[in-house]
Amino acid sequence: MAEAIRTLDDVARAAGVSRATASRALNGGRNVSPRAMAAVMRVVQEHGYQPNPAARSLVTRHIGAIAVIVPEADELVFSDPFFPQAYHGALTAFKDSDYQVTLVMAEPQDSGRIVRYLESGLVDGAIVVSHHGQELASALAKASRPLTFVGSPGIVDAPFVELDQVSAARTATEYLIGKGARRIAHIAGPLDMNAGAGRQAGFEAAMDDAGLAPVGIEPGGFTIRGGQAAAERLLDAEPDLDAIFVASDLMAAGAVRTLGKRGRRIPADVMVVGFDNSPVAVQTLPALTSMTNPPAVMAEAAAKMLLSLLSGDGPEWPVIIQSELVVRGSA
Amino acid sequence: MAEAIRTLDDVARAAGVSRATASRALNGGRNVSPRAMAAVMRVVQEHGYQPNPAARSLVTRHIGAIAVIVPEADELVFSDPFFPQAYHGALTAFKDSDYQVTLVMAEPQDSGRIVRYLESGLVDGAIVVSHHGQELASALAKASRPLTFVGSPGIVDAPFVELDQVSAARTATEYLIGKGARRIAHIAGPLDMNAGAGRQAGFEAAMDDAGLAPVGIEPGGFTIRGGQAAAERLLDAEPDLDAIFVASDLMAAGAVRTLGKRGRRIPADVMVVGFDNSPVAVQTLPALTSMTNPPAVMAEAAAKMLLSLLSGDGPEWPVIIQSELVVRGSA
DNA sequence: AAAGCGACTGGAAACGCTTCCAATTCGGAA
DNA sequence: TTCCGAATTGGAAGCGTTTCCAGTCGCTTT
Repeated sequence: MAEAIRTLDDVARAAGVSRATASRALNGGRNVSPRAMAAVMRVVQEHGYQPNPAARSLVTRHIGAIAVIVPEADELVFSDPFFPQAYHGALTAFKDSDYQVTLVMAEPQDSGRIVRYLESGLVDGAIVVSHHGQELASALAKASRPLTFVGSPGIVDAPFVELDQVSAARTATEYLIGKGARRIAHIAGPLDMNAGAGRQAGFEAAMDDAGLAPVGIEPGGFTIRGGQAAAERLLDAEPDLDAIFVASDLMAAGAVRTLGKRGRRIPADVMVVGFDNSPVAVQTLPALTSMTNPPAVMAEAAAKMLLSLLSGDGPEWPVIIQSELVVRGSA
Repeated sequence: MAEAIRTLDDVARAAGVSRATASRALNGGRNVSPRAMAAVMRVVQEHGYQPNPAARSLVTRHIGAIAVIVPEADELVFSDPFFPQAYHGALTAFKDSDYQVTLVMAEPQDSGRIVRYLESGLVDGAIVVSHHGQELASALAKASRPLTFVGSPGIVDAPFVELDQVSAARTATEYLIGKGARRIAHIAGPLDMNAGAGRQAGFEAAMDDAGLAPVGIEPGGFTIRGGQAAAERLLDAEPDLDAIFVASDLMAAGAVRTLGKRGRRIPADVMVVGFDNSPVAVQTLPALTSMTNPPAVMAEAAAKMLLSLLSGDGPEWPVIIQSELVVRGSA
């Protein structure tokens, strides 16, 4: 414990080599003799030396950190299970890559803060997880950092991974038809969101293929309340409907509530299929049959794209993830 | 748009001053003539110049970012409303300080990862929000970065903010006594946690002061199940109890369930006061009277301490936050 | 009118690291 | 034995900022 070892120079001196050699020893050790390597490593271990990241990144132009950016109000981020799972997925992709992963949230309208963060040089790149498609995407894309998106960024030309919404909706609808439903309605999400439009399109396509006409399509705004109200409108217009394909579990939970209130038994009178396979799906009575929307899987894919972007490759994109049907009590 | 402006040198040249002057103009502008200042600013605006943070932090030893560290599994972080609120509190404290705030999670046992992050130089300091007192604190304290804690770090000598657990429990207990309760029991949290021990101590003190003896004290492990079981044991031992002070809303929810099952009316037969004033408090029937445990307030206080630590001051600590009683239906 | 003072300015020295390049060493081929 | 190339090595040149320090210049003070 003679003198403190703080800089690479100190390490080099203590190990009896030049700073250049010490640096090489620390970074992969190409062209370093075993002898020198050992000496450097010993000193490093012994004194717990850590290279100064600022100095390092000044020359390498690379900082060793990426961010998961969630352009949503932080309250929402924590209440919607989609985001944590996405974060977790990204984490696993970067687990053994010695990149640090941090989570950054900001109101979607405050894209300035996010762009500033990207430009600040505190991260090498980011994966953006949002339900708000292109509003932000175009702003973010201006930042000169590699970005990948979970969920299509709309018209912006950037790598993304997306669920195959259309074919998922198709699967759900065909399942209902297969179970004997004929008077089928749909509760839709906002059509300016890919998840909303795609699911409705898939529903309509499947119905069309089966030679059936939807008995109703009502928007539900992706909320419980909206689902509840939509179901009421549907029942008013078509008391005899025998199935509803709902574009999210949250809305489905609302619909279930309405159906119960109106005296319909599920699934005997009306079958319900939700979407997202989220925790609420098991809290309703009966539990919801639902399509998966695996955030962890998608985020992991996006993270891998980012990783290859960072290492200079051009990854193939978009990556399309297939959704699966999970059967529970409601259909 | 002749040549690209990337470095301070470029800016200086374009503005017709020296690099030193340009730097001064960018940083507060002390000892810079209005003329030079204007010239530099014009160039900066025009070309959207951004100083290289690595170079800057290499000399200033200051990176302009702090982290909120939550040493918990990420699933828990997102499911427990305490953390998001704490994060939000920290965010507001740093809102106009041009520090970037990021969130870092890690399993508590993986303190290595956290320490590495702190040492990595990617942040200037951190605020640690945890329910696990000193287990980690001692590991983290080794990192040579300013830290502040939300919740006492135990024996570790570091600035922290903590709820006044004892007097909060006292308030709750005195409220029950004031409402006429005499045969009062307590469902306690783990005694190795400050929140557990402090609340029990406050309960006992208040009872003692009123000349009453607790009719029972049972541990509930801060879980719904634990609270349920504890209430059963209490009722078995003392069927006539007329009030329970429970050390958390989660446990209180369990106790409410047991009381209902055993035919007790709340608050007519048995009054219940919970703790944390968390969302579950309004989901029980009746809703829980509870003591506040405001994570946002605490985190904001911790953030302010960190801020003054970073600017070289020695903040006063510990900061003790007072809890308040929120009256609802259960007592 | 000379001296002194304060506001500005630019040169140059860090900050701690990576990496190019020339020099050295060593073993084996000729 | 001599020569050549591969493996190591250290010197030195940056990377883009900030900041110390010694000047310069225009005024006020005596």
